[in-house]
Amino acid sequence: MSDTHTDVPSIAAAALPTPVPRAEHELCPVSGLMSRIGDRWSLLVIALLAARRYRYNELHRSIEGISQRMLTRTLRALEDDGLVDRVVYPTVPPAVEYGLTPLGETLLVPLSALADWAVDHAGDIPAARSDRTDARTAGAAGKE
Amino acid sequence: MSDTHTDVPSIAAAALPTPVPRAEHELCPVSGLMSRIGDRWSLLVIALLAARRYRYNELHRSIEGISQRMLTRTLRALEDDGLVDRVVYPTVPPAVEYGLTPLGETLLVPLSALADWAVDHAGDIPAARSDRTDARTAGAAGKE
DNA sequence: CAGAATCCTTATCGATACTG
DNA sequence: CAGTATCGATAAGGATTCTG
Repeated sequence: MSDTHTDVPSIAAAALPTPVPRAEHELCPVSGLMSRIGDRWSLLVIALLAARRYRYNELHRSIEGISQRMLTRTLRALEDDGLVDRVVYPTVPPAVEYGLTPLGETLLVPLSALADWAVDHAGDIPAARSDRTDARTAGAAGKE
Repeated sequence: MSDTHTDVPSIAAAALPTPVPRAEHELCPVSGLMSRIGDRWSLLVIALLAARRYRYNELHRSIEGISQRMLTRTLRALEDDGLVDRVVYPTVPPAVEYGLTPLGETLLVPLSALADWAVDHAGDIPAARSDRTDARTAGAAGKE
């Protein structure tokens, strides 16, 4: 069950058909997910909602620099994806509450794994940037 | 060590300071990573390189619809992040080989977790899209 | 309070042509 | 072969104004 000894990640074992057709990667659920939560705000919104439920303006105040437009769009997109739910209390003035759906909660697990990796290797990435030896030239006849 | 019984994902346990300052999420390694590999092509390139090393035009042919410009930019970005390495063989005509770095290999693990989630719930997301009941109204006086 | 609508600036991307 | 350079189209994002 624990496959820690088999470190062949599924993504490597997938063996994509080459050439990968347009439709293949345009409709790919993985790419789709990454495009959605890979934007500027989604991940942050998810991270906040991971802790508790928020009201609209509360989120707005909690994320420095986000515009109303983008907050609304981000929330709508996440809602459309079924990751976030939206509850309207018909009071005056209206109150709207946002939170993660059960589906959204399950996403937290793999997302946390990625987050942990990013934090773990946060130092490696800038290091690699500076380390840019640019076009390292190998022995000419060395290849296969 | 193994926190499989504690299903509180690290992202939820993080408890962000609110308001989250601009610098906080702009320099956040997690958001940074997501922005980088969350674009249209990076993930696909990584997935291909996860299986084996590729030459430039080989990648170009393998990804239907990618332009030279974007392939180059994507590879450069991944290289700058230390995820991909580039080896130039000074032959004529020149041959350039791309592959994952050790760091890139380690990324495959959390990335695969996310990919597995995406594939698992690929059905749920379109389902939730259609299920859009829009602004579900709850009992008015129900809240805190 | 929670947004929708509008405008406008900027970043992104693809196609094409050219080069060592 | 493996790119770079340039250009135009498009999309993303922010600021502002207005509304139920």
